[in-house]
Amino acid sequence: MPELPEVETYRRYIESTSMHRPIVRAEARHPLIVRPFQARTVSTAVEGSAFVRSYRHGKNLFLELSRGRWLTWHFGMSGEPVFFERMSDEPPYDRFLFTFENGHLAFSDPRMLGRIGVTASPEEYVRKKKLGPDVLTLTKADFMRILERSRGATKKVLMDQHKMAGVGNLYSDEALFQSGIDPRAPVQCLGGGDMDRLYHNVRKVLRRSIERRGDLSQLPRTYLLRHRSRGERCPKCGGDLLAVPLGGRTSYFCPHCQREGGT
DNA sequence: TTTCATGTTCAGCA
DNA sequence: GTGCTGAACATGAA
Repeated sequence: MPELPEVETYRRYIESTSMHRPIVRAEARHPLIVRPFQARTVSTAVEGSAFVRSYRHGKNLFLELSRGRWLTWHFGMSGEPVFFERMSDEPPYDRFLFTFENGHLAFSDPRMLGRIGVTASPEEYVRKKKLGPDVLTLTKADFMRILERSRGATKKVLMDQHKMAGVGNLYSDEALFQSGIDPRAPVQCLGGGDMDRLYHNVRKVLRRSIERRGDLSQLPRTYLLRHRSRGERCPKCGGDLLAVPLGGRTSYFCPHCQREGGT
């Protein structure tokens, strides 16, 4: 489930369940989940510590360890953290398991596209991965500068984690829908008004989803996200939605309400 | 059986 | 360096 709002929701979940508890064991239940680290490297760094602080940058979660260093956590496409007390309640697809004195925190991830690792600091990780600034920290001037320096389809710019971090396939579709911009529109064709609306709508959509704890079913029915499947209709005009491939992902949009060009 | 999926990364090419 | 396409990763659900 993880774009920025989901990861922020996971961060808060971990804050409320798993902080300041001594970690007696940290084990990769599947070796791939810590790649390219060795399972033992991660376990050694984590065991005997406790999570003392959390931080999120884009879709990445960081947990500071009491003995130093930080745990890095990316949720891939299907990962989520699950806190539970008895091992009989262990979730399916448990790929990494933290064991506290009273309770456990599992990384459940069916597709195993997520990763857990360690780093000296979040800044170090962000620098190595060449991530852009977290999208919610951007000022309008920052945002416009990024768009002005980019080329190609607007949606691809929004989703490029090197330019700005946190927006994925679903929320970029939503922000573009609410802004009346075709996802394929060349970013260089956007006018100032387009960029202004886009900036505000990206923030609005992410914030509202965080308020709803990343539960898409709790978003308004006027949102495209609630109708994002083949054969559904535009919540604004009732017309047929279009699904087109863009950058290897499927984009949903309304060809009537979303235009290619400027305002 | 086939297709698709809220993500990232890399190779190959222009 | 920028950008694009396609594939790979690994697995479940429709």
